[in-house]
Amino acid sequence: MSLPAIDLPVFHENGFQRKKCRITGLWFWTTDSDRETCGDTFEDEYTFIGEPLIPSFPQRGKALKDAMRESFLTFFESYQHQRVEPYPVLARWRDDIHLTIASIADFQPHVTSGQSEPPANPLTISQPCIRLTDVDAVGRSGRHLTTFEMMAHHVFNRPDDGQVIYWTDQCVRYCHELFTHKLGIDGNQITYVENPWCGGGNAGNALEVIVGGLELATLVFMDLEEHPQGEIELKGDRYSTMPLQIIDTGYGLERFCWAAAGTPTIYEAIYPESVQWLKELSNFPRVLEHWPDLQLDLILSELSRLNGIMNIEIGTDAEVLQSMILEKLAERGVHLTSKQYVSITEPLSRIYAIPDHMHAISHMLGDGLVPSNAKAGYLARMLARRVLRMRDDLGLTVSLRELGVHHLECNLAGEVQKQTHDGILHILDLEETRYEEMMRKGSQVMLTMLRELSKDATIIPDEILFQLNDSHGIPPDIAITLASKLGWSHVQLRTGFNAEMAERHAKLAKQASLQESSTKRLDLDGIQSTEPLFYDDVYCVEFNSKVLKSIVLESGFHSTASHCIILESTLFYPEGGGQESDRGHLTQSGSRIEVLDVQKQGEIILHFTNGPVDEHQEISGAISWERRKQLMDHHTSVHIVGGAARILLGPHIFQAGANKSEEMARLDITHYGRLSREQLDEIEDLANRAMKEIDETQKTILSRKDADATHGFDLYQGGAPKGDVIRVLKIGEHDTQACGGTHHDYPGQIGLIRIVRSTAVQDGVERLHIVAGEAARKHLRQQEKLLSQTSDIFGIQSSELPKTADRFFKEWKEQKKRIEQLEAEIVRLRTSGGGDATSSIDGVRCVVMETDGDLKQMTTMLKELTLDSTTPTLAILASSNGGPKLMVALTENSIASERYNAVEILKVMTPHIKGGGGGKPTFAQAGGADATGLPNALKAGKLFLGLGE
RNA sequence: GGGCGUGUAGAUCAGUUGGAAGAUCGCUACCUUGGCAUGGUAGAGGCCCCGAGUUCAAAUCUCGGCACGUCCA
Repeated sequence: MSLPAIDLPVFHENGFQRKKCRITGLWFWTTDSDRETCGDTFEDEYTFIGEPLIPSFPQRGKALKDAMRESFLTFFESYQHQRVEPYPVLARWRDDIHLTIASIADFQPHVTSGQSEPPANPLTISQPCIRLTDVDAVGRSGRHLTTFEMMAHHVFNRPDDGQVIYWTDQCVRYCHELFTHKLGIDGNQITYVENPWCGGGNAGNALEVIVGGLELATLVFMDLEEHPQGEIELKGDRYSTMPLQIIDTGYGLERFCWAAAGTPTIYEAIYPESVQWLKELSNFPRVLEHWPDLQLDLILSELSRLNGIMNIEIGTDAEVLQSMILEKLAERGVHLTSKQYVSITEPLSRIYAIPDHMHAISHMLGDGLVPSNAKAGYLARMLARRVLRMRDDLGLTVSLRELGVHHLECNLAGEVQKQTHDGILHILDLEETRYEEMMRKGSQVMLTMLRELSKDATIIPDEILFQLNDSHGIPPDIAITLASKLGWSHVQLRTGFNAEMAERHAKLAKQASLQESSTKRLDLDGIQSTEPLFYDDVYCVEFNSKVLKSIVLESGFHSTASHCIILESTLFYPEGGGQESDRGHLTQSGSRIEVLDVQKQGEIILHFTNGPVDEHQEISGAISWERRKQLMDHHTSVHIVGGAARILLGPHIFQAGANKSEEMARLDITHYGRLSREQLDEIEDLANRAMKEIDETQKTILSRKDADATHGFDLYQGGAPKGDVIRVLKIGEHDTQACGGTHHDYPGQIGLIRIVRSTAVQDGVERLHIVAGEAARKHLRQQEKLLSQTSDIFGIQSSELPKTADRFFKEWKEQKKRIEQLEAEIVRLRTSGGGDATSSIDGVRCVVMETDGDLKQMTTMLKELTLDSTTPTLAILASSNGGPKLMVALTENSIASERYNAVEILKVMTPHIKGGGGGKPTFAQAGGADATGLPNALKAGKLFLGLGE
């Protein structure tokens, strides 16, 4: 079964009729009896360019957006919708996406699953969103953006409970009234296209609202969820109805603005000052001076119209696309040469994309994001690098900071949420420095990689281009430009290379996603949730409960435990939130078993033990207080240190992960630079002050709705919690976050917090190693021991260590050098006077000697013997220092090296020491197992050379 | 989260099949000059990131760690 038609009274009352689109085959509603297409086809061109569809919005840019947004929100407020402030663009409350991609994303998954209450119902919102999927089309298509605001009205109905606020008909009524009455759009221009929507496990009927060839809104009536036996089939998946009925609408603010402005592209409607500024900076008007007859606005308008009706496949070859577009433009009476087309669209596409990208960057950094080489931080870096590249392509001399200053002033005046202006600009500076460094290193790497390539080459091998892109951050087109500058003037990018590279990346990503994690789970059907007792009183160590289940584990299921016990209630804290589990023991009728590990599966707490207990019987348990106290010391310290770091370093400090064990705690924080010991000391000082000054921690339990409303999304430092119950831990004004761990009621009980050191986890994330309480004292003792052991070796006070170690290291280096010189001197002395070791064959000095030096010393000696080209020398050295060794060297480029081959001579000798070796014709070395054979080896060598005994 | 890459002189980087540690700039001294720019000659400067392993032999190969870079989801 598929979805039924959307046949609503509102359509009939307003004179709409249902038709089937001649092109797409979709059903649509229209008041125009002559209309045959749904409005969103290749025949439906934009009608609003030059002829605004929405009257009475004379503003442009931010003012236009503000006015349009306000008129949307007030319209719905007048119909009892509550206005909800926009959520951050970083979706901190979700662990499946990094960025807020739609207004409904604010309410997923907890509200849309029915678990949590929405902040208001019905509600209206204008949510800034970022989508990077079409990032390549931004600036080129005339309409694509990475950052946009999705205006919406949302309703969450529970029909089973009789709670229905409104559904399809009323939804369309609001939409239609907004369009026709509030905004003054001609009703004849509007089509409502029936096109079911599905995504993320949900689905529903939907209407696309098309005006003037542009999709202005989508109305989704989400009441289906994926179900294998579902009765409704949509795009290959089966769905059944769910208890919740959700109205999910999306009205594109920027598109409304475009329709109101009627500009050739959307960018001129929403970023007019920036476009103008960048045009001036890049001297764009001069481009047009070459062709005074060209009408730029007409060209751009036609291009936008074309792009609006053309569905361009990703990966379409640029040249093919260009000739296609030129042909179509000609059909429309706009005649352009290929050169004119490129001269206009290449710079303009960048001028248009830069403000869009800056908008996304400003929003992301404004929300406290730190650029990085992984996760969401990478997305910000990627955008920043795109901007810098486009800036360079345009030949602009402004810095990223200046672009940022302009954007914040012009397009975001006073609307940055969390990060300070200075913070954003500082991060932009750092990103630009990094970009420059990358480009500089990239050119060096290219020079090395291309060394083998002939200067007449026309293509750079694929492997080199792949590696330049993936490992060094040099995209193929930049690689080509750089290569041309470096002397390979004929190289060009092979057609279709970019598409191939994308395919290759997609393949790798697919392979990676196939590697599934196999976490072992127990079958716990029918067992009730365990009641946690550890929250009520964190200082309680003993409890009584009843055994629900005692399971014998298969061997290998757990590394140390043999059994798994499930209780009605427990004091044992299971591993979670980065905190390790409690340990202790369970006692039943006099016999005692040890609890070795505690885990959570769903809402059931599993005690892993070294023995069984009787099911359905009473049991008493006790946790190890020493361990619990230490874990609480560490966990509470992590919060305090995190808060201190945020106060000292800035609002971008966010917890990226944490771990608390008995020995130590780790806290990963987002920050854009490495931390010095001085900074760590400051954080440590503040943390210790806070620990002492704050009397009591406040622990509250809130519903998600209330927690979000009271504390905002910085609450979710430890990741997105599941469920509707949020435990909030507040430590004075120092730190507030959602956390399910066990914490001290009185921070002062920790005693001492030490930040041992910091390491880098990835770019943009710094790991703080923390010890607290007893562990801090243990750590201190250990450090003292290390110091005293080391200073004992030197026989000095530990305070003298750095000085002494430095002296020893320096002296060691000096002595090493001296020994080398002395050894060379010895060799000179032993060889200069002739003697037994030296003889001569036809003008070649032959030195055969046994020494007691090691490998390094022997090479030094050989150097001394053979480097002087005026005395052609053949030298054979033997040594038994560190195993038998033989070396043969010849003076290079002399009669010695012409006559003899060091490797051949060596081969005669090595069998005597039971070894092997090799080298170059002028320098060979060998080692072996039998040192007693050395004299014989030397004899064999002499014999080979014809030297008598 | 996954993939790839880099760590060698004060700086920027080479180092081929595992077999003698290199270049350029900078530094020091001397020569050239009235002085400077410049030019010439010589010299100093290396725990080849750290730790294991393989090997007769490791800057080079393998594994682990540390530091850094980069692409993708």
